[in-house]
Amino acid sequence: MAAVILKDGSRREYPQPVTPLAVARELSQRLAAEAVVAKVNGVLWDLNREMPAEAELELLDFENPEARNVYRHSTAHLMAQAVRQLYPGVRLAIGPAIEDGFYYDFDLDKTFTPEDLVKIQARMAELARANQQIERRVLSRDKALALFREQGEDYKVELIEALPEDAEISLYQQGDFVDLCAGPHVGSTGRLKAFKLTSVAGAYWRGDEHQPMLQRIYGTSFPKASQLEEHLALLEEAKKRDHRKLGRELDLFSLSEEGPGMPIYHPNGVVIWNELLKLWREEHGKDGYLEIRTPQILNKRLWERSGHWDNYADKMYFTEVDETPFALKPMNCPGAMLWYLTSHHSYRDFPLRSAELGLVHRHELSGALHGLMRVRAFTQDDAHIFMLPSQIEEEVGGVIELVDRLYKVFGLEYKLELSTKPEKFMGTEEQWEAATSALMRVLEKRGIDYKINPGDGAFYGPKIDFHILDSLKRGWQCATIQLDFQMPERFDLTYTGEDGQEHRPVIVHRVAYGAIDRFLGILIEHFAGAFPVWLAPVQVKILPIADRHHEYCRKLAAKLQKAGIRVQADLRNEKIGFKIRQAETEKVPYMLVVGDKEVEAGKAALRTRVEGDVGQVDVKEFQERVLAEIKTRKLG
RNA sequence: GCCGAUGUGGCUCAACUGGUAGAGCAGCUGAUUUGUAAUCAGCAGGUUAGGGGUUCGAGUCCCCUCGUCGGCUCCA
Repeated sequence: MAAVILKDGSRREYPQPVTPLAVARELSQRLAAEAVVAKVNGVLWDLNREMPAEAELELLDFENPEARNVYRHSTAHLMAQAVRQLYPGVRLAIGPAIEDGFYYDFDLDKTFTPEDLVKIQARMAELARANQQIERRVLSRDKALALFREQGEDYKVELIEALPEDAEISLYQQGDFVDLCAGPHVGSTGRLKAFKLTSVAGAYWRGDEHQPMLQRIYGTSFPKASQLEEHLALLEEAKKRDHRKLGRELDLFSLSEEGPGMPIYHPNGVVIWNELLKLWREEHGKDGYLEIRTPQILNKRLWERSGHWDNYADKMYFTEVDETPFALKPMNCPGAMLWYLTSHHSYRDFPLRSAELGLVHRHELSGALHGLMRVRAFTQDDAHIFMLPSQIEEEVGGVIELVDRLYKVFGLEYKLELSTKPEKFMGTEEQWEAATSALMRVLEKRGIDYKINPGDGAFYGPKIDFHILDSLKRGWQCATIQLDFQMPERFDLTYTGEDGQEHRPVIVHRVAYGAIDRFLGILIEHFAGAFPVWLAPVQVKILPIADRHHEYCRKLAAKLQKAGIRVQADLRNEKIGFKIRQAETEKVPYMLVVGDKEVEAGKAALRTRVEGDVGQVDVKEFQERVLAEIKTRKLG
């Protein structure tokens, strides 16, 4: 006897064990056709694998994220099967599903070319058409090891050896292809309909740069061709939002060969930059931050003292002045420590919030550079908060609120991560333990969702990071809050307590935007270059129809400019359609068209970026409207 | 840094298997005085990223350097 309980609570009984697929077929053909994988007693389960005697069954289709991963993972197997057939001698590593697709890592002497991808994809289509059954088998550890040793699959052997003693070792087979895999998978290769191999790239075995470099082929798959096409079209759209492309088109910034990773900001970019800082200073003023500025280069001995010399030297730039070694600052903290040391401090001063817009230089790996997102010279909106240990939770909470307040202005969504002790660290295990649990408490008390990112902390302390996605859904760290018990020791920072004794303060390092540069890159992609009025480099463009309207337009522009609006009059000898087209491509929020009718009426014809031509408006009213939008930092 | 791809005027691209660099846009000049996403004409602009090599001859082939793009985290 076998019993199956469906999601609606109904119970079905069978004389002997059944597969989820068999049950699905009884329920409806459509369900059977669309189900990708099952969930049996809460565990993902192959559709063609017999269920235990008492099974709570749920059938998942492609819309379900877990099922989608199974579908992509099965496509990765199909690709590996094709590669194995086409390139004998290839060794397989791993092939998981990822966001929006899958990959598989291969070790092969020959390097894959784009033509190879076409060939592989064609073979995959053949194998899918053959509709081979995908079957699960469980093997003993020894047998599994023997099997993969015999096949020369060194990576699989290594994977099995790394599995815990009691782990069940399962294999999946389709035709002549066997792979070590926890599963589950779709029932047969014919279920895989629309797939595309998108790129090939190098990847280290186990993500470790000391391990061999493998070739990773990326792809994606869907049950319907239309879904695949839609996805590819979406990617094309996303590329149009790329901040590197828009940065050039909107004349915001550039990068030169002479300064890799060191952006040059053009006047339009600096307008936005300054608006960001204006908002930043307003919000930090509300929270009582004191702004400081510290030097660009400082004596080597300072960096030895801070620990950067031992922990960060490979990313630093050096110079020598009067035979004395100096370093270009990669972080602002040591400078802030010097400021703290210039006077005595009392517990009454705490929390002492010092902020600094500091330009730092870090020699990032050349292959890691990416537009404004990863650069070698960037401005951090840094702050160092000196405080009593008892003030940690409240201060960290305050920073979280400040960041949230700032990001809301832009309508940005973010995710939080808690990064723990890295391999290279200063201090003791106990200090790290205390600091990490303090950060956890703050997050949990506020009921904030977060993910733990093991080993990604700074060398001086654990941190909470805010991640924002770019147009291609790549995550970038923006704000970060880092607890630090090390700098106070290193710099022998003290304050006088209530008891009249000297004590050690605690420091929180934090950035809100993160790097202004990266944040600007994020914003360009977030708004697709169509900035809200308060950020737009040019807020209003005045477009005369003919020369005889120039005088009126000049006066109008002067008036708006005097009111504090960034306005430009396009007095070139061009037709109105041409001027409008250009203003549209520049994504200017408002255009004022002026011809005979407007001059006579003393008005202007308004055209907006979102609504198009809206007809004549009263200039005074328009001015008030724009000023209000600027003041409230209206979105959209 | 590593793997792969790539690099032609400010931008987007062209130049058959090696045969002495072309176009559009932008720029400049002139004509046109224009009503909601490109008026017409002319002019100017590149030692093809840099260096070396092969060749009678290199943007095209080879080597080195530099830049750029994608990836190198998401653990069968």
